[in-house]
Amino acid sequence: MFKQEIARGNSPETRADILSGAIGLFRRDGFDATTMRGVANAAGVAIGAAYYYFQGKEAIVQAYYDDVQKQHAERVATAIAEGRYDFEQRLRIAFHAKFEILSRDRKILGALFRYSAEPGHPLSAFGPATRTTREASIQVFAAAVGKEKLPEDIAEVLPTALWALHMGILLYFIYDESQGQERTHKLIDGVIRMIARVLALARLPIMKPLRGSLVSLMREAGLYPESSFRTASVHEEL
Amino acid sequence: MFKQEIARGNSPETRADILSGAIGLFRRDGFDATTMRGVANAAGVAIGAAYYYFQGKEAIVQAYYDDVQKQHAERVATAIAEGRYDFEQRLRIAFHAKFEILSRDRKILGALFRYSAEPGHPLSAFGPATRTTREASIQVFAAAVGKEKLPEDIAEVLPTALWALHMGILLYFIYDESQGQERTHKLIDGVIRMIARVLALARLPIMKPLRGSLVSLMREAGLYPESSFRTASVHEEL
DNA sequence: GTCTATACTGAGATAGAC
DNA sequence: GTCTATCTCAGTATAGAC
Repeated sequence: MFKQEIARGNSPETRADILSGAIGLFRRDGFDATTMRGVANAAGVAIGAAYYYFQGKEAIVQAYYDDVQKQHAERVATAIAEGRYDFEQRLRIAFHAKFEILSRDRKILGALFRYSAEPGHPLSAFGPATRTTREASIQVFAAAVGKEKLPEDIAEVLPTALWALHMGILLYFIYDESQGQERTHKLIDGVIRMIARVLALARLPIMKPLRGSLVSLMREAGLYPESSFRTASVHEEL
Repeated sequence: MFKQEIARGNSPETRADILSGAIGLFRRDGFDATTMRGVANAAGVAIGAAYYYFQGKEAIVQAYYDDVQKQHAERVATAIAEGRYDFEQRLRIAFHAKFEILSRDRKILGALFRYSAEPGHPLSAFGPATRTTREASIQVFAAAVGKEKLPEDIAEVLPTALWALHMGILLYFIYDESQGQERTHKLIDGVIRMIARVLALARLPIMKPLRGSLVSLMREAGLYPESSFRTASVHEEL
């Protein structure tokens, strides 16, 4: 249904030129207004070269997002390595860091969601083709959770749940026109406060059955672990 | 940024021909593979006529979805009018009905989400341009909740929360390749069971502060009432 | 294998004639 | 209200330079 050949290209400089040129144009003109011809032009190469390195415009955004993920992982790993933050602080760091990295690029992100609801598309954010990226992102949240003492069933689903939450907040962030997206950052603080309180509640033995239902519900739905929709769907090509 | 004139068109038959022809093609070939030329052809009119009635391909999907909403509202209203269902049953009816209506059209829905993350786009599912449709949908869930005795703060946010939940399940549904999407329907039953149990818990007086935090969090974030992102963003043109 | 130059195709969208 | 002609542009194909 969708073409899926891997784009070739092995000159890191050219690739980087095309990528950074494209990001610049995306930032300035937005995703839709940017053309592959413009991208090639900005990078000082021919159109053919741009397509030689990237399957298309969306693939460039994907490459940009992969880089964002990498930065995110590094920032969170560094902070955690310091070892002086408690659970709630680590979650806050993980969330705020992601949105700080993305702060200049809200307008670009729309393109990333564009194929989210098309399972077979190579760029669908929830699809099999982006599974590696997605799992890496879930791992960042797992790292933030760390070895925090939690009921085992909760500990198992929490990273995936946090990742899903962060996707939701990403959507909020895109729509958030407040100065410096302070509303998003306030929302994050509030939500994490709530999570901590709910988790404290969930620890109580009376809550065991409810917790059990939640976890088995997620399991039956194939919503976790990371391999999100692997069991839920037929798209296992990758 | 995006064109936004309302498409004219005053011959209901022609409009209906184009719409139903397009749905047929969408179902058979998928959204992307369907061309406006094909749509016009199937309806026995020229391309220009198709564009006279609809701003573009996505606008046709939107019209289809408006129709889905209408069917949904009717089905839920009818069921509720019977007056013989309890709270949980009414919620189940509201959710299952929506996905039954959409059962043949999972492949079409991807297109509906395509601009969800682009606030200014006339078809963004969370944007100002689709607010009327969205509020109508929230009203359906409000009707299902009905006059159920609930803490007032919860009652206030519940319809919006249910609508948001249903959007998430819609995404799950699109990826759900199980026979007749039984996994989605099972997920709905499980989730509603959980909601009922959590609401029962929430009624307890000890839970008042937690409830209060949740509601004020949603309020500060501008996440409710229906006018979802109205206060959160600057996009108030509509 | 990396890249340029150029031309072609298909399809979304629009203008203007009728 | 509808049609025909046309425009634009993403994406592809190809041939060849290095």
